[in-house]
Amino acid sequence: MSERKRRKPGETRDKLMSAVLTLVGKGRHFASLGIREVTRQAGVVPTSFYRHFRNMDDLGLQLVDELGLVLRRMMREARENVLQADKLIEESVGIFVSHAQANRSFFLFMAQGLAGESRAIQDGIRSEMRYFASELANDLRRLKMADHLSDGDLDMTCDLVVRSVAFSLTDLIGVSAEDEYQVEQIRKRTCRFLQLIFVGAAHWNNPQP
Amino acid sequence: MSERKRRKPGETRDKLMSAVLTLVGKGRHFASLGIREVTRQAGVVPTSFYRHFRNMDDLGLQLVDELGLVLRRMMREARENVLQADKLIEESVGIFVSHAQANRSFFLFMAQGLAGESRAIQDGIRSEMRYFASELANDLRRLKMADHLSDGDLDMTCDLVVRSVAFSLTDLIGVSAEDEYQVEQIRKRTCRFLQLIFVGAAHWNNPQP
DNA sequence: ACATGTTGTGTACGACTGTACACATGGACT
DNA sequence: AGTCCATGTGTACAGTCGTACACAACATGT
Repeated sequence: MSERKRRKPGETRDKLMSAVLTLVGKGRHFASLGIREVTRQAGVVPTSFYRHFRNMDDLGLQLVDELGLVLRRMMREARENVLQADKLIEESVGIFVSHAQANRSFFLFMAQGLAGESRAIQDGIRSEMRYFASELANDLRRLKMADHLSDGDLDMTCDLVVRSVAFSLTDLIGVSAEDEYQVEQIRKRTCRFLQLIFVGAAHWNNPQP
Repeated sequence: MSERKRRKPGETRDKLMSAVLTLVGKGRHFASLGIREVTRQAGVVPTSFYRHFRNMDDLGLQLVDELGLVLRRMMREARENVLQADKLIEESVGIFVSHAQANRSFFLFMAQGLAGESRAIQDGIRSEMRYFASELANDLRRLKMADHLSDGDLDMTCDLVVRSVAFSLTDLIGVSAEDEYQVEQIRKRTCRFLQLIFVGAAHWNNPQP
């Protein structure tokens, strides 16, 4: 058999996944979506769904995989653009926020999934976050920015950083994407959170003369 | 008209709210619950629902109010038990975790609501968290534990503390309530997060000689 | 004692749900 | 060429959904 899939490979499949993201972007919760509703949004007949997914959770899991790609793209861009260490936090948070805006539905789905009803999706998203945190730790190690921290302490710090940024997602949910002022407030606050955390990390274990 | 409600006041109402919590406790997501399902769980006929709530969101909002009471009870207990400042974090986190276990469904509902599909419920929960953070700031001020911080910086710190603790909820969701070891791990990690934040706050704005 | 308002029940209906099945299409293989 | 198989469609059905309506029970104010 061949490598290429036939026809337009996964055309309907993509339509279905996009349909879910569209609905989530409109404010719906993933857990409340039904097969018929999704296929209707995708402009496909309901039975087509089963050609690509066993059920909604299956589709959700494949969305998590795509989410992983989005996160990796974001990480790569961050690594390319963060040149000077003093603006590291501002740059990174800026990139995060702009990615969250550009892929709003994706990140909404991520925020929903963390406390969603499918255990598998929860685990998938948590796993993505752990990977993200460990990559961040590697970067900081490579930049020699945390030499005084043990591996475990650095991991914890990065975990906290990722969590804080992820929590900002629930803030971004609350404001319309066009409300520049509110978005800017969230951006600034997230920066301050990270600064506070890094000040803590800098003084960790050697609490001042 | 009288003060007392008639009969067993709000008997069915309570049964309906408990039913939602029961279903959420079983792993269901609030957004995926229907009126019929809830009334079935409560052992009531579907139409009874409308005697007490206009729709599911209305019920959710009233659950948020009750959640506020739970949080206040927890805060009071924390204030009574936290006597010595050096064990402050451990004590507080311990009380939080034990409350989260005792009212598992309530806190599950809270975690779900943060990224749920009802905007009103989102706002309600966020408002509870803000209140919680401001109370925490007041306590720290009263204990003279953050005199070097401006009001704004103290508020930010407490905001970050509350967020970090709230995020631990999504960890607690993932483990069965009986898995003592995992729960203990989460408790310890949350403590370390808070310690890191407080170290950061202690060195905030006077970054070492 | 009576009228009133609140709470719970039973029935009913139209819309929507998930999914099973038979069938059409067309590219990829021998 | 013929065959296979992944993909998409149409129809169908039993179950569930939200909710409207009429009625029963009963605590209350007069």
